[in-house]
Amino acid sequence: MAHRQAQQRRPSIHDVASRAGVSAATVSKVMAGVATVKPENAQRVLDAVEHLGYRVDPLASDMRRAKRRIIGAIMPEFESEFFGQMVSQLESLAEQRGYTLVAASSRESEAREKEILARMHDWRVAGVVLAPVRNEHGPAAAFMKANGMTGVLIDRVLSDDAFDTVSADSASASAEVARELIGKRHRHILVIGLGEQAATVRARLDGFRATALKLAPDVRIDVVLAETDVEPLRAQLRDYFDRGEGGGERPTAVYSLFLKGTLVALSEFRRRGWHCPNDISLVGFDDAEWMQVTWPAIAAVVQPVRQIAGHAMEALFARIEGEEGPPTARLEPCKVLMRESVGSPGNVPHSGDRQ
Amino acid sequence: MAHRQAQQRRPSIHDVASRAGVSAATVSKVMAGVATVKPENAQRVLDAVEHLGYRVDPLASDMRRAKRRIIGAIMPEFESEFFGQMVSQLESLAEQRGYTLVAASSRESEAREKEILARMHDWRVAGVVLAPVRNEHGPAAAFMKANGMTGVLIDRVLSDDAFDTVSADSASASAEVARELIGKRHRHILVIGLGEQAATVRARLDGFRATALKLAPDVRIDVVLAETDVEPLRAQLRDYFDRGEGGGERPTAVYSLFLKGTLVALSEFRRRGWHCPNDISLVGFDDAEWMQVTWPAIAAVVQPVRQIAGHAMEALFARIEGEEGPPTARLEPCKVLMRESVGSPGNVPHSGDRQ
DNA sequence: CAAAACGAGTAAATCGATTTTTCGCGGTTG
DNA sequence: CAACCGCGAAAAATCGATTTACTCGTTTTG
Repeated sequence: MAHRQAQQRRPSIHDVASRAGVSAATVSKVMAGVATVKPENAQRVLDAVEHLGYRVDPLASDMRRAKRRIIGAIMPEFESEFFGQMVSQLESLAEQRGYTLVAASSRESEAREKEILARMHDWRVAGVVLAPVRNEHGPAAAFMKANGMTGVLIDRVLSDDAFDTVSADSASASAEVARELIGKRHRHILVIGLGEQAATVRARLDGFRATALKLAPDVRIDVVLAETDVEPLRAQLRDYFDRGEGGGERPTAVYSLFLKGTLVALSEFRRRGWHCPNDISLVGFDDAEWMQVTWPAIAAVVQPVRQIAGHAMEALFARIEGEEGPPTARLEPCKVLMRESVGSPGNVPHSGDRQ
Repeated sequence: MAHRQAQQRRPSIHDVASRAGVSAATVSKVMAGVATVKPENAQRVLDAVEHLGYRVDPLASDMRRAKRRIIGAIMPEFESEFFGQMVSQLESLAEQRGYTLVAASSRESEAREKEILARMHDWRVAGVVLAPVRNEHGPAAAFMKANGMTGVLIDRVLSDDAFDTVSADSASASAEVARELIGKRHRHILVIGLGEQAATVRARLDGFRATALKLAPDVRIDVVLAETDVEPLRAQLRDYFDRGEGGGERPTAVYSLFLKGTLVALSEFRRRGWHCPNDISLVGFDDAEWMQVTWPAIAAVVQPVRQIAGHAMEALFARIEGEEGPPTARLEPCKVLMRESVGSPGNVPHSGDRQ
């Protein structure tokens, strides 16, 4: 038919063996770089490999070993810069060690998270990098534990008694944000966040509050938190500002603990005609490329994606290679970029106060 | 040791078989839902499966078939909303059909693209969704052709003689942008873009130019294009504005053909203190979540990610299941969201003209 | 000089399924 | 009554590698 040479079967190790006049076992050894092969035979094998265009079938190759050279990665979503970069990093690190990364998105659902994990267990992955939807106590981590899987937890975790964890040092970064805001004389600050149950949210909130109160005991910190979804948060925030939150007063700064919260805050400011930093200041956890090109540029906490990915993979491969010992909990330092969205209150009269 | 019940081997099909008192072949049939099994035996197998917690090993299961139930996806990057959503969609569609999606990022490199493809060929994937870095004529598509792989090309492609293609209808969307800008009395428009070689860039440029010239033959359209990298584009754009581009005149609107171009344009506007839409209007191809919360909200062409992913998978699975016939080339309609960054020129005196 | 050690290679078992082939058996049929 | 069918199940082959166990020379050693 129309197919010329394309369709025929790929050469297997036996094809190479017979062409080189040796056994399949010898070919396998040559491919694995084992030294105990006569140079002459090795050359014949190499020639045959070259001529036939032979490449090892990773799936067949993995069949016989208990742990396959596959790493699973489970992220809450793929749409944000943070997790996009994370997957990209993890992929390249896995690849460097000859592993294939299979990434899946739990779409912010713990049920899906567990399903995916079960599927990865079916695949007999060598290890899993799990960025849990909420925290280290979800059903997914329990499943991993129950089935003796090796894995690392990242991002929305603090520490665990079974797995190594790697995440951004939320508390310290939040403390620095507090120092900056207090230093700029903010004394009424609203903190908003998504994912009440996320391990990191509490760390960020507590880190912020502790430092703020230490530096300025008279500071007023309001908190608006919503569980998983953005829309409730938007509604709560709107309500908060509508109420004037305690007699005409309005916070002079907002600290958002999550990227989506920053977007919600911005859109609420828009709706009310408030401008940063004159009417209100804004800092968000999680940086994004666009934040430096808008006017004003949005201040943000930059998470060290490369470090998190790097240390996660390091820990994971150490465990895969059999390292024992109690699980470690790593916190990677963040960078706080104070951009134009943060100013000092009272420098300029509020605009947009009417409406 | 410390390991309780976790470590022991997973049950295999033989474990189930012996517990149910049947052969492995029978178990396989029950799992596959084949009807020719005595109900009583089927029940015994099901019980054993239940009791042992048996699950089919997809890797072993795929061993014997020529095409494995794996779909490969190759994207230029994972960091942007567009490709993030794309991967997410593709994953969920593959999963629905019982396939596993293995996604890889070519990081905007054609060389890597081909390497990844070779690796996917090693895995004997059933099909590939390739979003090429440049266009359908790259080495990756050639590799697929040469090796008789089945696949679909998406995004930066128009049509191909070997593979089905699915992409956004860049030309029509650009035509609509042209209608909008001309309608708002813009007569000097700058078009900027990245990836001169990308199939879609030409379509977007031509679609825009043709319609603009038809509606207003006197319109002046300047073009600043750069190859792969953002920085050269930034430099070229800066240079373009510095030169005043032909005697003090400055375009009244900028149309960016790519997301990164929109960011570059915005940052250049910032640098010069120009504000949208008073000083200059801006429309970008590719929407992003942040574009509606900034002030001004950025006008953008929204690509139909779900449709592209959906039709790509549809076409791919049709081919996997053996559908013959000439390759199809699909163009999915976009939506153009005209936001505040676009206005009419001359309504308001330019600000920031000094400097 | 016989025995042990070693080097290089192969045949066969293995991984965990699927698929093809074969088999046994009760029931028809010529 | 022997040949034939058809069904359900088991046995065996298969997929493409890796790994173990074993063989056959050759070399070292006691």
